[in-house]
Amino acid sequence: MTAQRLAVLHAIADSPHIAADAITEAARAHLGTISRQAVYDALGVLVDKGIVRKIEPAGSPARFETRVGDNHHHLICRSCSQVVDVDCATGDTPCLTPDNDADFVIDEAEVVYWGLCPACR
Amino acid sequence: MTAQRLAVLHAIADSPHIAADAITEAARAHLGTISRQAVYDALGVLVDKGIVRKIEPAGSPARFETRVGDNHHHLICRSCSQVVDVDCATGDTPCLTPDNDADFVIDEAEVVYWGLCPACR
DNA sequence: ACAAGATCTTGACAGAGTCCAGAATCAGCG
DNA sequence: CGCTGATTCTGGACTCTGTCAAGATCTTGT
Repeated sequence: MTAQRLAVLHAIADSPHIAADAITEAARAHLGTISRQAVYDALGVLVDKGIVRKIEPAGSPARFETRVGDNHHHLICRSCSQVVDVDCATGDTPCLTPDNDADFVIDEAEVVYWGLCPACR
Repeated sequence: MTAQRLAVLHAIADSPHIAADAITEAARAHLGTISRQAVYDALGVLVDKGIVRKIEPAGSPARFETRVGDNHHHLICRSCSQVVDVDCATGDTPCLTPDNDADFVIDEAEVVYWGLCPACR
């Protein structure tokens, strides 16, 4: 656990669904300076350890959040890319068993709701 | 409907879930030459008209398919990025109504199953 | 045939992320 | 305390997708 990693983790905890770019800025506010590589490296470690979750919505940079392990989903605004957490509507692991799994070993079902947020319509 | 657009459409129809890159190659095989921009333009028009669907899996370039309007979902291999169609398991529009919609106007629920394909495990 | 408008080509550009080599830091050990 | 090896950080170059812009070319109605 290095200072850089902690700064990255705090940046994410402070503002969920933050993008890598903004994480770098926030971390710099804490540390004074940090390289982009260190941020990506820290993110890689944190994601790897399951401490943060990475989401990659189509058409916008990757975002990170500390809320993990509770199988929630996301609601994304098509206009401003704002992301909102949504609890799973149908129990713990919704739709995790498709009709035909094509012999895949499935480990996650990701649900994304697309729409317009109150501010954008 | 120009020759370029038809070539792009055929490329997609021939191999579903094809990436833009591969579409360009396939179209060149038909036409001899086509610019990258023309491919992107044709894709934009086709997607706009609802003739093809664009999917953008995290960590791989956008892919396109001609199967539209039947609300099916995708199964993606984490290792080789292979994409397989999956029919919707729970009726026509599964989970399209999350518990808490945060006042968004939702127009689409996208479901992606992540796992490993038979060849990759 | 011709003007108007759409479409295609070429080339430069931008955003996000990754790779790499070297410097700095840290933990363990003699 | 000083050495050694292993991580980690830095800075910069680079790749990959995709987009923008300007000019050339084709289509189409009249």
